[in-house]
Amino acid sequence: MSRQNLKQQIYSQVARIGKAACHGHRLELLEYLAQGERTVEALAKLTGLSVANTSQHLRVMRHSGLVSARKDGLYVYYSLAGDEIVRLLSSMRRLAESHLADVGRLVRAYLTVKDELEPIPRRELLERARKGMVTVLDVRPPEEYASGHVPGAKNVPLKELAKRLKELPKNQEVVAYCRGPHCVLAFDAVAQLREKGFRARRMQDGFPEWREAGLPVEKTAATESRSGKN
Amino acid sequence: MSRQNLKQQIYSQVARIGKAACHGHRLELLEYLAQGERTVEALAKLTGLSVANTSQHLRVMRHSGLVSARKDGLYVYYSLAGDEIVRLLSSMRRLAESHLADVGRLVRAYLTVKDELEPIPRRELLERARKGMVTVLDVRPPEEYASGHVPGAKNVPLKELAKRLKELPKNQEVVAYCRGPHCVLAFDAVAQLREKGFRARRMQDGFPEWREAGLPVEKTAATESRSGKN
DNA sequence: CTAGTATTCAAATAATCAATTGAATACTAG
DNA sequence: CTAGTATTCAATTGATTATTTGAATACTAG
Repeated sequence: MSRQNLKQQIYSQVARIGKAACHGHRLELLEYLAQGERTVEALAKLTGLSVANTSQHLRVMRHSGLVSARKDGLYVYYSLAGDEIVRLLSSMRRLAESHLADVGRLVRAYLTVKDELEPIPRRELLERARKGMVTVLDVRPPEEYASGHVPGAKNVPLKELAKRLKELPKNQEVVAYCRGPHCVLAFDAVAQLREKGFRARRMQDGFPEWREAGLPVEKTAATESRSGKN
Repeated sequence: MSRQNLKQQIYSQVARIGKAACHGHRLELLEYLAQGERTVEALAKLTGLSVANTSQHLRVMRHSGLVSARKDGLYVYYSLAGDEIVRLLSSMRRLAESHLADVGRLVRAYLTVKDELEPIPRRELLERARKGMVTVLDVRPPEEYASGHVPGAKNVPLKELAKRLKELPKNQEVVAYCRGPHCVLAFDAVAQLREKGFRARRMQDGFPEWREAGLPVEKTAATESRSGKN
């Protein structure tokens, strides 16, 4: 085997990693998988893709080794194949944010003021939450909350937020988080809350990054991990 | 703009970063750019692509913000748009190595024994080089050496290695490096040297990573940075 | 100005990839 | 076993992307 061939083979192998992450839908899937394992159907529903299409995308990512699958009964549960992948995704996001002017603008599209919307760093949040100084708000769907959340966080899915405002304190800061730096759930929540006169901020990044950082995670005990439909 | 639209727009923007790195040729170009700025023609020659094709690939990476260009006289000099990109590339390589069994195998295809070929960490090399305990060998072409190298490193391009063996000490360890963890130059050099009875090892990764790690870099004074052909 | 060079562009073709469809597989429950 | 469900596969279509070609642009040197 010639040196030139070897080189090209290596590059195209490494490019397979890139290929797994060069499509919007696949990125979205990866982001959901960063939160825990999911079935094909669940992922299809979350992303709005057809089941077959979802399956195809998962297939290519599986061949690139980014995603692993385990079959249990009727369902195939997919998950990320390692923590390194979360780091790759963060790296891509950071690059996108700094190099593509559009992204930052899009992310802030909903928000009026930027000043007070600076996210609160994870460590700082952890300390202040321990002292009972803030209310931590998890705005993801209950299943995601159940499979792991920031200790002491209250789960109010975004959809229910409007109805459940009275459960939240007006005299204390509320810190919302969701799936990651580009997940719009927390942005929305903060926007809604601020509109209603609450003192609200976002947490830095989201839950996958929190777990990745090695910070404590709380789980709801009897997780119904094989719920039929969500 | 709906929430769903916003989300998809963000994902597809981030995917643009992935797209810049999901093609073998582009990865190769990025790797060369990690060593310093290059003209289109130089890159085309290095990669074996046509000039037009190289230009096209550079164009898409430029639009993704990974690569920047500066025109000086007749030439356009391309370079990486930031250090974060070196990190992204490392991340991809690490993933490829751990998740794609093929890559590790390919990289080691030339090598007989693995044991004594463990690379020497950068920090360790720096210390031992300062004490004069090792000979550091840069096996890249002279132009790359000139634009920056490990302090005290001796430049012997791989092609000339066989002829210039007498310049190297037999009683001292020789540590070779080249462009990065998957660059085969250093592998080849080590294999050749060991065959001739030298004590040779590779340095961890390569020069771009050395610089990225913030370690000292030496430059040849009067760099002829606008050399016509290389 | 002209000749020469580096790069880019535009258009065309070749190659690859995404998404859909309908059938096939693999499993569970009865 | 049969009926039902989740997932995958194979084949097709449509869309995007890679590469080549030849011409256009932008610059330098004389």
